[in-house]
Amino acid sequence: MESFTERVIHIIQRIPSGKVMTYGQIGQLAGSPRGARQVVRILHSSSKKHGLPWHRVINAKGEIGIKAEGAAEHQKAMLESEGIMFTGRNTIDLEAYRHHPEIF
DNA sequence: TTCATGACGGGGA
DNA sequence: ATCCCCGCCATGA
Repeated sequence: MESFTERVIHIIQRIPSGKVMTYGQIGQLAGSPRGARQVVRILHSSSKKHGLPWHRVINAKGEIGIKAEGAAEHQKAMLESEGIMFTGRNTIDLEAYRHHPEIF
């Protein structure tokens, strides 16, 4: 049986290059409408084990929510290299780049 | 079993 | 716009 964690991991792995998803959106799709916090934990514990494209996961405001400056800039650089344009220091046009995994 | 963690979300000041 | 606070809830020790 797939755990919530495995579902989240699966969803993140299906985010295409040049697209992003928010923590809340992922949690919702994985079965927990209020599971944004869990997604955060999963990124911590699973990005190491599964090598997830964590850089394609941002907060609901379309910003890089990470606090570590170095990592945040790295994430920004990776997103830019995928064609995503930043409208601010760490902000993007969320509606333009949000990934909608309707197709399974 | 309980308890702490957590890179969030949303609403209010 | 920024800052703060509270709610959410799966996971691991």
